Amino acid sequence: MTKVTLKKLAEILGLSPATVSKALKNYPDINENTKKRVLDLATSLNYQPNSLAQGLRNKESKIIGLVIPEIVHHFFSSIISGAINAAERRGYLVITLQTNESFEQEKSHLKRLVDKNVDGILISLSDKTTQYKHVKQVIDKGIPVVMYDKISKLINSSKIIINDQKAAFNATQYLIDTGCKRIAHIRGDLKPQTTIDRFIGYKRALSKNNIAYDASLIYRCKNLTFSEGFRIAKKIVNDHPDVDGVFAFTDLVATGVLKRFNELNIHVPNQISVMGFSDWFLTKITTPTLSTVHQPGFEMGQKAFEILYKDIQTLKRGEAIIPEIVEVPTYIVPRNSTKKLVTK
Amino acid sequence: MTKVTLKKLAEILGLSPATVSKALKNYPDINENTKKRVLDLATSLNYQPNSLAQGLRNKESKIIGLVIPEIVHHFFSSIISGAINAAERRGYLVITLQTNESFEQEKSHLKRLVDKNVDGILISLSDKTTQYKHVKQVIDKGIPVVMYDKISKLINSSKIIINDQKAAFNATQYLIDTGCKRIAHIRGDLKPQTTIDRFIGYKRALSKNNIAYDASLIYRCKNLTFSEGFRIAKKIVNDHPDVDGVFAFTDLVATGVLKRFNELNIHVPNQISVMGFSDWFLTKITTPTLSTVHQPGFEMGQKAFEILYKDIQTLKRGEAIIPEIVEVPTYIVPRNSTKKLVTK
DNA sequence: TTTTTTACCGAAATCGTTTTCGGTGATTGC
DNA sequence: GCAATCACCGAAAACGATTTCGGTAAAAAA
Repeated sequence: MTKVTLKKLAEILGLSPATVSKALKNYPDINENTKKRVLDLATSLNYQPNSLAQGLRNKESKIIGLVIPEIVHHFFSSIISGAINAAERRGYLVITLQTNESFEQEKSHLKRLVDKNVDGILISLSDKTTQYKHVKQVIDKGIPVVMYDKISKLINSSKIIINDQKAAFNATQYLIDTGCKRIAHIRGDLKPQTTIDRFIGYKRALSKNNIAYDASLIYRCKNLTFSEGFRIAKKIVNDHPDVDGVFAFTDLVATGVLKRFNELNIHVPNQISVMGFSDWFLTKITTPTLSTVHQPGFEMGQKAFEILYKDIQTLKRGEAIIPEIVEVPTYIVPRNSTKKLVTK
Repeated sequence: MTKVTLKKLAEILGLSPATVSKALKNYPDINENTKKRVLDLATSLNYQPNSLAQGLRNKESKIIGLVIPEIVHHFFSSIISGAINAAERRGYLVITLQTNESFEQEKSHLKRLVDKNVDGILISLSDKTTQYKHVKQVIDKGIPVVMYDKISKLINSSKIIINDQKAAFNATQYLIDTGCKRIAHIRGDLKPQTTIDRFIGYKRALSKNNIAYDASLIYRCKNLTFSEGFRIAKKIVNDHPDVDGVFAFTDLVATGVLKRFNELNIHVPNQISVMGFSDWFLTKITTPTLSTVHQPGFEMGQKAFEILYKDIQTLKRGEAIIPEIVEVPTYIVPRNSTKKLVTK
């Protein structure tokens, strides 16, 4: 079974490759009759154009790259799923690469994708990324880049984000609305921006409600793990017996808090309410289930691709890309780690 | 910034593209001096060969396809991670596609990957797949296929699997060893083979320990969800007040069982032990933590790629592939949903 | 009848890389 | 001094699809 090519079709039909190509592409200068002959043979022989040859000729691969910090992660795997889903509808395929939060890997991945002639790249920056030359170089080469989730304002590209500040504000406000008066916040260490924004959102909610900000209620996670939450929960109740609410910047940490409170026989939410962030799958199965902020990974992945696709088309028309910043809405998912909201 | 090609390098150096190409590939019939000149210019101009052209010429894309039933899933995302990791070391890139357990999608994905000239394909069959022509066609086209996890014996290809029977046997044996005498089993509905094998392993363990098999202790999951486990747990204790152990064929269902037992104030493991399967992340954070069988997704993904790579090389040498079936070892992860094992 | 238009089709160049098969000039052997 | 060897390099074909630019015949217009 030798591969069936344009040339072979042409030979069989007694036509030239040029004619066959044009027939398949429905060019107007080809006789309807021959078009039909070509199409019939093509389908019957199950002809599929060689994408490598097409790519070489047309200078497009119909492949995009997706750079992700960590694949085995509820939020990020949702992003992958969304991006692949959207790409499929446009006839694009997705090459996924993982940085493991390493700057070096991020750089080399970008290079490999460019070398592979991808038509565009979706990227979420690693936590360690502090300079952006590597991303800018890609853009300068004429390959559109769309950043999602962890972005940088210093790069002039389209972006898909959530409003971390607003989401954290709402989460904190929700705790307040359900009766919390003394709310601790567990935040990430320094970077990335999301961590900072969530912290700011927390503070803004306090101030809006005339609750004094107390720096000793802020706890920093060294790493983003269950056991960090577990560790900090103990510290919180030791330091501040009067705390009645905890807002953790990510679900995994909140889960650790929950676990520790369980063991300390602290009732959640009656004694202390707990609010997470992201709406990972695991929030549905903790005891009690975890109230959290829904971060729509799938939709973000889809939207990210759609914007990238638009940018690719723009560039193909020879026009300049006008970067678009899309904010995907989040919402509170009330579960059993917070008290019921009483509507006044 | 126009793309730097071989031809351009040649022009600058006053050489032919042929010579430049050979110089870069370190052919012996090129003067050491010119090799150096070429290499220097190539690096200084940051020359990168066009992979599309290379692919066209060499008939290889250095891309493999990865077909996965469900991306947002701890086990499968681990597979992705492992496969990408192994591929990277060999200079391969991975295009991931998701079937959502749909046979139609599985077929069309395979077609798209073949059209994209991938050098090989990693696939886990969807639950609904009952015929295998689409996979065989790919193999017949000379594209190596390696199946992982959900495989079919009817396809003659390399395979990466765990021994579900043995693993389930061990899990059940562990329950018995920790004192369980009346063990219920929650299994999947009919297909896939893994479900059947785990059921067989369960039965074999009973028989080995002279425990009579009781068909009324077998519960079937219609779908693979937390709430199915939740639902069935109630049924189990209603039907059989004497049950002291539950072996669920997958963690998610076991988690639902755990939750229900919690609500019914049934102490786990003192009254009833619970054993899951797969070692998802969530098993570490349930209350109590869930004992389970570790199913090494990352290693399976890595191994799957390695075998595929080997098969690709074999085919490239013009030799016939001798399918290899690799069994990746599993092991019990004892946590707090089972009693301690007392070593005699 | 001659010219112009129309309707179809194909030759050839191109995308960028690879590899075969010679070819040229210099060096060695006899 | 002439043939054989060697060291280097390049022309050209190929991979498969696409597109420009003509070209040829038949039909229409003059």
